[in-house]
Amino acid sequence: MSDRPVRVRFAPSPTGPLHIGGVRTALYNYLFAKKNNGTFLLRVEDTDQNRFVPGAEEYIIEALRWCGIEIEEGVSVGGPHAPYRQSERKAMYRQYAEKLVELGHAYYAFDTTEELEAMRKRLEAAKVAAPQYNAVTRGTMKNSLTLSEDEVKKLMDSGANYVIRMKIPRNEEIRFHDVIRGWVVVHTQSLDDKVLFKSDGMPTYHLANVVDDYLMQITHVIRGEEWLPSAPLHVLLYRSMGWESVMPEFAHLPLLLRPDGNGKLSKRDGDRLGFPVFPLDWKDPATGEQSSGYRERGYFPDAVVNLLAFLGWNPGTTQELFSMEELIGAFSLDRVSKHGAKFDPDKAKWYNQQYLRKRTDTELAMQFLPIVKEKGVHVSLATENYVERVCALIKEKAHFVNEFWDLSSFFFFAPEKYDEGVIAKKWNADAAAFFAKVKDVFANTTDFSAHNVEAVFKKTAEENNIAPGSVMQLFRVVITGITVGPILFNAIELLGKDEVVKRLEKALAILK
RNA sequence: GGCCCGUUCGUCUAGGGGUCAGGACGCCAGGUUUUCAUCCUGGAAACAGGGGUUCGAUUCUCCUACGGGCUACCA
Repeated sequence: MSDRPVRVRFAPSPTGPLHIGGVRTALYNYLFAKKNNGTFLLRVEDTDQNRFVPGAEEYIIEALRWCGIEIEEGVSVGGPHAPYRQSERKAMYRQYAEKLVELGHAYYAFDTTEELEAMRKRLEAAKVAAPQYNAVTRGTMKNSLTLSEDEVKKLMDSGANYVIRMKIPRNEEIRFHDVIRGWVVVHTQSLDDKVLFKSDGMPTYHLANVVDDYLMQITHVIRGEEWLPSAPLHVLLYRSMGWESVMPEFAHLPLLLRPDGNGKLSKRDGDRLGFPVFPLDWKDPATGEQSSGYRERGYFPDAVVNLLAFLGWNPGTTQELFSMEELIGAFSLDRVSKHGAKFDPDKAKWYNQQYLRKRTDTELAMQFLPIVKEKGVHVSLATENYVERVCALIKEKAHFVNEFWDLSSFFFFAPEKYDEGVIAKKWNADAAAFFAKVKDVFANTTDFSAHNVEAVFKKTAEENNIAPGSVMQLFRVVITGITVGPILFNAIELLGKDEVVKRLEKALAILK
């Protein structure tokens, strides 16, 4: 494996929106590449034309871009091994499949779907543990091992459908090293003669993946654990092709599991449990089905990257917040865990909260401003600064920017109604008299800083024999209409004298 | 069913032959904020079970159980 420059690929198939587990696979590939001064490439594995979904490829590229995973070579950017879309590489795969046939490692098979089905039924009836097309059954099937050369030629000339199957050796132990799992041993008796080349002229994943990894000089195959069972086949392919000396290292990543119950994280879990399973929103072009994404739910991309990185990997320290740069510096495959990780929606929220706090008030205001405008607030240059100050006051209370409006609408509109519970309990003639005085005092206060307003308010209360604490909640409701919010005097300072006096007048008029 | 991979607090995980088995999320309690959130302090909470190896296993090994993946002319 040695000193070849590190090259890794993310190789999704465009069959729908990229799953968040796929994003993590891409991320680990990217981190590994960057950590080792290598190259990260994107290859699109669209060898199954039946499953092609329009828009899926664009979705994948946009999702990676949003996460800050830079495609350095491959689909959308090009490179020395173009094309990177397997459908566009179609013509080159057949020769490799045929080479394997010539070498005696593969063969033509003419069995129809019905014949294959009949074979499986027969084996099941005979109580065979694993009915499959393999060393023991291929002798009973219609293929170039059982048919004469003439018959094969005749069939092919007549345009009969055929596939090329791998001729798995009968009795061999396949050993390969996995960076994450150590040595994995599989006996060829449990492998079947996988189709390498389909009757539609396209390679299967197995062939295309090995050929392309070889041609693109991939040094490390980092992919999900679901590929572990077929890794021995891939090893066999490298051997049969004579490419074993440049066979990539394998690293099979643990899967992302659903938060409740069992099984791998799937599309439905998200909407059922209220968290996204996809990076971006997606609408299925065929069914119209909607799936929500992290981006539209209000997650920051750096938060998503951080939380994804920690699902299956950890730095071995207590540091939990990592920028992409820091992840690159700290990442290594031998700190990737072996077991699946259940996705934890609560922790995901926590991560976003941490990143929300890291944002400057200006950055937050930039995101909040469109929402403020949408709510009908007139925005001038002056209020951009105002929005920024609002963000400063409320950001400690939120996990997401999209919670800002509910926390701050009173900064933009005077309350139309007042918390009924508090009013019913605390509003009376004495209270009205007191707040009338407060209004007058405020009207004559020039220093409207939070500190001074607080002092003035307390002094007024004391002069009227009122414990300031006993009217604070009522005061908050009178000014904001609600019972929760930032430190009240900070809010009052920002609201400004004129607005506060106006609100007192309004409350006095309405609550009378 | 068969094959492969796995198993430390509810969750993500650190650790590794002798540790008070550590951290984080969440949860609970107290304090601060005259509310809420934040913040601070504290707390409950784990080595799946059984054999071996060993002076000593959570750590090494085997078996069982459980979980997961794969088992298509899908990737």
